[in-house]
Amino acid sequence: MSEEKEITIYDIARHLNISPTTVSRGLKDHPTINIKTRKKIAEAAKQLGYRSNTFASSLRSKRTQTLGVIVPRLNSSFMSSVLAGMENAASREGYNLIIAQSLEQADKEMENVMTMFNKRVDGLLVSLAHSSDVRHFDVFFSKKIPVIFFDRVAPHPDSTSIIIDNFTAAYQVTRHLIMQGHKRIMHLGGNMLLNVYSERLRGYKQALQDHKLHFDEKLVITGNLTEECGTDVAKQLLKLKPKDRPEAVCCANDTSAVYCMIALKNAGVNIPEDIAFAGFNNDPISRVIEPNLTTVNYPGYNMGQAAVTSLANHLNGDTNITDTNTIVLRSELIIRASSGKRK
Amino acid sequence: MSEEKEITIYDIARHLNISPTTVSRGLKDHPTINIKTRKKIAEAAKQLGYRSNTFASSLRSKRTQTLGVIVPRLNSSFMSSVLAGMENAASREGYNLIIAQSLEQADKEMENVMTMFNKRVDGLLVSLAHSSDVRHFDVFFSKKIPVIFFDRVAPHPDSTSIIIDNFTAAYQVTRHLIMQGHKRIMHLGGNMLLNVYSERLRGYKQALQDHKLHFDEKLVITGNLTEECGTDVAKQLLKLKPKDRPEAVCCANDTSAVYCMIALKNAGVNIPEDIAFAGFNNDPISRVIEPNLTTVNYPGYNMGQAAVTSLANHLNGDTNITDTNTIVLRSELIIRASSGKRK
DNA sequence: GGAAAAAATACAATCGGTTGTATTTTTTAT
DNA sequence: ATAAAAAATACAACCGATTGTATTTTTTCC
Repeated sequence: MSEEKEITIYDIARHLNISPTTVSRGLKDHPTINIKTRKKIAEAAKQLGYRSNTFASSLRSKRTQTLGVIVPRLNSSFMSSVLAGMENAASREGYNLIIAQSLEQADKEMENVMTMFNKRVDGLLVSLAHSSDVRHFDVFFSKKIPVIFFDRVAPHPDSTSIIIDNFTAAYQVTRHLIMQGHKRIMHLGGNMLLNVYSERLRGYKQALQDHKLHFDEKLVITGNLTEECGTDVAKQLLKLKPKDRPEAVCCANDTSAVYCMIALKNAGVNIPEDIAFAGFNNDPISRVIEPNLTTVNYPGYNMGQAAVTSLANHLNGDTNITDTNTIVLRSELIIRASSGKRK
Repeated sequence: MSEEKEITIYDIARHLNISPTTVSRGLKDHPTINIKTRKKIAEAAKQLGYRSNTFASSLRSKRTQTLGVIVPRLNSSFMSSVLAGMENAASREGYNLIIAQSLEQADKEMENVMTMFNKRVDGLLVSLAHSSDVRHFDVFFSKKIPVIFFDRVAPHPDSTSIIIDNFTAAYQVTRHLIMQGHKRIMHLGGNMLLNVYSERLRGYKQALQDHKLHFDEKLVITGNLTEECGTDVAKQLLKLKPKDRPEAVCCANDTSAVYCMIALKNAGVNIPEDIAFAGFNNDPISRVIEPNLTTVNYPGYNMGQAAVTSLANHLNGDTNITDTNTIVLRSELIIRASSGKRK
């Protein structure tokens, strides 16, 4: 092979006997450069095997064409859809993604924020570890680097949030269960400091209230919504006498719902005849469990795309994101067998 | 807020009345700089709110502390585990990840390769779209930038592959099915140009041969292993008279196995009594389907960690990866109900 | 105490594009 | 044909850290 030394715009300039400035501008189709010259430059660049040096470029232009992504966990079905959507939009818009996970830990998140800051990302996309405190993003805000929160968001005057209407979604789920004839409905929720879970609880409550059903605090359980969490809840339910058990369980995600169902089924409980179930997310497992799980379709891929697209538009100056407070994506209730009528 | 202008090493130098060189070396604990001076520099840096400019640094040092990752698809359970493992190791080793997906398309992969190349990643981690041709990685090889293939790999003298022993794993699955009394065993495989699927087919064949079972070409189906693919195979099986159906199906992933099972169950076929099943990957859905799916545990998280760790060690000069041809991770057969004995 | 060795610091070039402004070339209008 | 306007190109400073070498300061040792 040849290709030992890197080709720079200076090499191209010398080769064509023009100035590096013209080459630089020519390569990015600057209008003041004659079309013919641009063509010559492009050809020479290809012929010599030129590749642009993004550092030199970023050093001067102060833009990196890179977006930072910080998420609680990478390995969930939902998050992988989000990332796929993000990657798709980013690649279309000419951006790269740097991805890091906070593992739900605030200090890890803070560290990630600083790394992204030092890497000079052009913008940041975040699903929060804890939404209570977002002061560690101030380094971004004070430098006017745009930050978009998605899914797990926190209100902040300088950032945009991309969410679904968790309140309404949970309201619809609960109302559906009520319509099916269930009265004592349990809510299995997550960390109530996170908007997604507190909103879902609120929707649940509101639905009960609107249908004149008593809200019983004992019927609200919060957990980490993992597989174990679902199994534990099942154990608790099994401890109760059948008649004391809730008639339906409205879970804040599919994982906990599914593993709770599995444990109950193994103990001989019939779903939905003895206890009905509903979940959240439309995870693949919701269509494998028997009976199939009623759930809320959570458009992860679209959310990822929307987040990146908004950010890119803002960075390109097409729209100003600071005017946009919140983008709410459409979600929908998917009714399946698990929420069937009571026997 | 204050923080309008960026602080550089020149500002620190001026502030302490020393040279920028000393600041630069001091900041990275260069041994020729007096300990006391280093301390002073660190303090001044903190006080002034200095953040290093990675471009300026990379421009000169020609290292980016960034690794490129190219995968066929981001949104699969397996890949999200891999990424989680990669992110974990990368963050530990002080590297960032730039992630892109090829969507199984060779041209998209080529494009990604060039982007990564231009972004000057220090190394590349790739699971291939098609393993037939890897010439588009030559830009990396000729510049001696390390490339690691994982999962979907292609042999190349200048790169390391990280895989599991697909041959043996498939052999064990097939042998297990044989031991359970199944004789006519179907193999549902993927694109045979990819090492993972061709090796699995090979393992299947070898197991048949070692147990004196006839290999029937008609019992090998290849598809894209998606949900639809599984459903389609079920339809084909249902067209056959029950006695003509295979006694077991050995699938190259869990998704196709599970959706095939679902379709058969809906048609009244009993699993495993009428047809037994085995999959590959240990996807979450394999533990939700009833009966639970016998499968091969595919250590995605470990694979991701191993890939990044090897690459980082190589880049740090701790080990030389070019000596390592292949790293084989342990996988294991997980026996569940779907592969039960024949009635 | 002074020369030699070692340690610490400084100089200055460099990495490769970008960009405001100046200069040259070409086109337009009179 | 020539002045004015427009288009195209070139100059030169700059972005901020790194690094080989030179210089200064400190330490060591006879």
